Amino acid sequence: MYDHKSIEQKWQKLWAERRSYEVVEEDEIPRKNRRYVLDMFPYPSAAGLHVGHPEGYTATDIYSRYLRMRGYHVLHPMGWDSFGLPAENYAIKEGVHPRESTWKNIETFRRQIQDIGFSYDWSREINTASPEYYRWTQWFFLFFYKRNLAYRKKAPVNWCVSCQTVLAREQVVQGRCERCKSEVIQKELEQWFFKITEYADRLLQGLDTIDWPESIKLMQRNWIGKSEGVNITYTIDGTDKTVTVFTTRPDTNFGATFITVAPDSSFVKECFTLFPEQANVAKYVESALRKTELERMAEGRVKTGVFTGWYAINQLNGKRMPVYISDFVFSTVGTGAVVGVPGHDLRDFEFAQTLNLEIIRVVVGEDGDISSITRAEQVQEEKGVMINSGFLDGLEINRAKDQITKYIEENGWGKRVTNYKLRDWLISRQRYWGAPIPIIYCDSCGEAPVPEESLPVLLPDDVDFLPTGESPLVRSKSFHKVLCPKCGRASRRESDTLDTFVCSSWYLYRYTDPKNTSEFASKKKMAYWLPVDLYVGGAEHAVMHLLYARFFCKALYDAKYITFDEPFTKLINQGLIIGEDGQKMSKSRGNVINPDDVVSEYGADCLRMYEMFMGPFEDAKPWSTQGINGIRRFLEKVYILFPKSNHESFHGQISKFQRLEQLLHKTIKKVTEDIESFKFNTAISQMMIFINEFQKQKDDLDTVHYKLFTTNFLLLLAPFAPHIAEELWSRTGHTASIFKTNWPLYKEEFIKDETITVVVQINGKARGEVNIARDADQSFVLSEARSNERVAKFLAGKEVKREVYVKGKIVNFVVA
RNA sequence: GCCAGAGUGGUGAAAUCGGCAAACACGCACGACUCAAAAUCGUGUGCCUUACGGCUUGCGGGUUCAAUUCCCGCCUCUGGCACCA
Repeated sequence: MYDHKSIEQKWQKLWAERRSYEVVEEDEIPRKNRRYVLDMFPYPSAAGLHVGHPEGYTATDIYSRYLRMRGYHVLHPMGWDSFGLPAENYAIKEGVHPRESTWKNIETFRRQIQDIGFSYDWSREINTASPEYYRWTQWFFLFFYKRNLAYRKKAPVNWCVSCQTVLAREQVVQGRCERCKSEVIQKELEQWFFKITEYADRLLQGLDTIDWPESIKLMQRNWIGKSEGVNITYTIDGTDKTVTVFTTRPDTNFGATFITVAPDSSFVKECFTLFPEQANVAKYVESALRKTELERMAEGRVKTGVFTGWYAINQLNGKRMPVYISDFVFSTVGTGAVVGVPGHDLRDFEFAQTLNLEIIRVVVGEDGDISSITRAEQVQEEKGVMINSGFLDGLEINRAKDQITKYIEENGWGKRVTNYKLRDWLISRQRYWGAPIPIIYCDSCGEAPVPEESLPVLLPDDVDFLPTGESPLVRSKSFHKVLCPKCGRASRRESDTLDTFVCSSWYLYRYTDPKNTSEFASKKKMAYWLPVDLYVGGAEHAVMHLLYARFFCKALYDAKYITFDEPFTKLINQGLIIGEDGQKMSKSRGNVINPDDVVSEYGADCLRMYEMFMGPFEDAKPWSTQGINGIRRFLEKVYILFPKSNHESFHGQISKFQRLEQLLHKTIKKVTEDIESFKFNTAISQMMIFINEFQKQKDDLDTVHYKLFTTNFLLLLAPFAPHIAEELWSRTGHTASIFKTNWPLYKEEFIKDETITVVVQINGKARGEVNIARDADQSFVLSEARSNERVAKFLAGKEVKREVYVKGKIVNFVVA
């Protein structure tokens, strides 16, 4: 039994004393030899570390330690994303100040993380809730404000009834709060926004330049939701008014039979008093406006609408199209008005059905159907050939789209436009535990930014946190003792705080220069370390955090603070670790594994290796308390196989361990390649294969070879199980840390086999195998194959119709 | 509904520019050591079959000398989006 506790404590203490993992920008180390390996920093919850945390941290730690052994200068920091609602809610429940509980949680997290032996540079630790940090978060707000990328407006916003605050669009999941799953309603409020939409196209373009999982890129693309179409303007018959619709399907415009506008659209507001059907319209609009956007979007609602009394003229064919108002059309999408083509759009079809509107077929059905469209199944949306469409007849829809778009533009009836689903980022929160928004309101001067030199705007302590729907800061007495920076008169501060995603959008820069008091980070240090070479974390941040951080990066690039505009060159998502029962780990299910218990019982090295051995890094994997025993046995075996003192003699014949030497080189190759591609599970399997073989042969080895094998193996093991590797390394007479030693290199000539095994198949079924020289010619291999005893038995009395030989791999005889 | 990703032994999984399916590990069984147990070591372990052999990568087709891998259709699960015009 190896004593993991004393070994692990010993080395963790030594690494800390020697400050082994602290790095600085060194002029003599060129930029190409530096790497920045980053974990998504944790939210220090009261529950403490979860086994999911060390999964990602172990992977980046293995990778960082490996890179150092390959001679790289590695920045690998850790910090705390410590502002946010859960801390505040916890504080309310427990009757403590969120600062107190958060600081305590950080202590726990730090201790737990340090117990696992990660090679973080702790001198760079950051905490987003500390004034030294949030001072710069506030600076970023001013940065956006000055660049005209932050603005305040009154808008319908999403409001969580339980958290009692507004949420970003990204934080509303299926009409519910992403955090607490409570109902989200809509409110009209004056709020601060970041103009992320200005970067929509660049956020889309940039995805093509980065090495991220395709699934994440796709999610971001969908979220940005670029759609290219045409804004077509129709005149209203008998008036001087026009209505402009946005459509991505101008090709079906010969099939247009009505126009629908959103009840809250500018068109309705402008023309309200002019509609001939005034009374009906007023009634419908009033009831529609009482519903929230979320209610209007509720699934399965029967579409309703009201006729305005107006007709729009379709210039293409002179058709008079009735203009309706309906709440299935949203003012926030496109122009807030759509042209109804009920034959080829399911929503338009449903609307036409309930209101008994005309339906015209303009695309031939997939099965050649050209009958009139009366059933939803006949509504063909995405492919086909045009019909009943004048000059477009016979064209495939995409060609028709090109032609008619040109035609519409040439006639001045409309023009090409691009729309995005992405909305501006709502950053105000009506809660306490966040960075105050650095704005001052003066009765005479209006809104003014807090001067940079007055930052930070400190969070006051004379506050009652109980959520009332109003920011707790509103009722602080000390907080609002402020003078207008313009006229000097007594003013009030903005009392909302910033969304915590603002804090986490720029932390990667701060790590390069965490103590800087005059800038968020110096340009020189950012230029040296950034961008982040490898970023690892959970896929739950696919859209929000990762999109916001990319937006910040592009804004900084435009302001010439940095020379790159994508913050994370490579991204890898870790898979979820689920409970032994196959369910997601949660307190209520009682299936939570506490890493502290695992470290205490099995050791940090064992926890690290087990988490890596469980399965592919990016897949979800269930925890197995029995499975971890296998890793413990492996470490135990390694510990016993290595001599405690460095002088023991061995006797043996060279020929006996040639195969072991070959296996060593294969192992070096496999482990090296697997670390680089984050396939830690198979790297560990390979190490086990080596150790199993080594165990069988070790008594026959001479001292020189014994040392060769153990030394090289320990180097491979070191990034995975750093404590035991350091310990055994020091016991074999080394005084320097194993991590100061170069990573072993394999030699291709040791790996190549002189003789190879070729499988012999008959009709595709393996029936035997032959050993041949690597470069044996085909006729020789075939004759060897035929003379194989078992093969010959199967071939006896049968006619071989065909012989296949794939060099060095396989022989296949095809028989009748 | 739409878009991704995944389905392989009792379990976690391995092998996919087509070439011996199940490496490595867990578990289980038997054996050694032990008074005994644990630990450790050894042997075995996809399914059917006494054996010869046959069958097997969610289901059904196809291409190929050869398919877990490629193509077509379906089923299930996970994640994301959801009246975006």
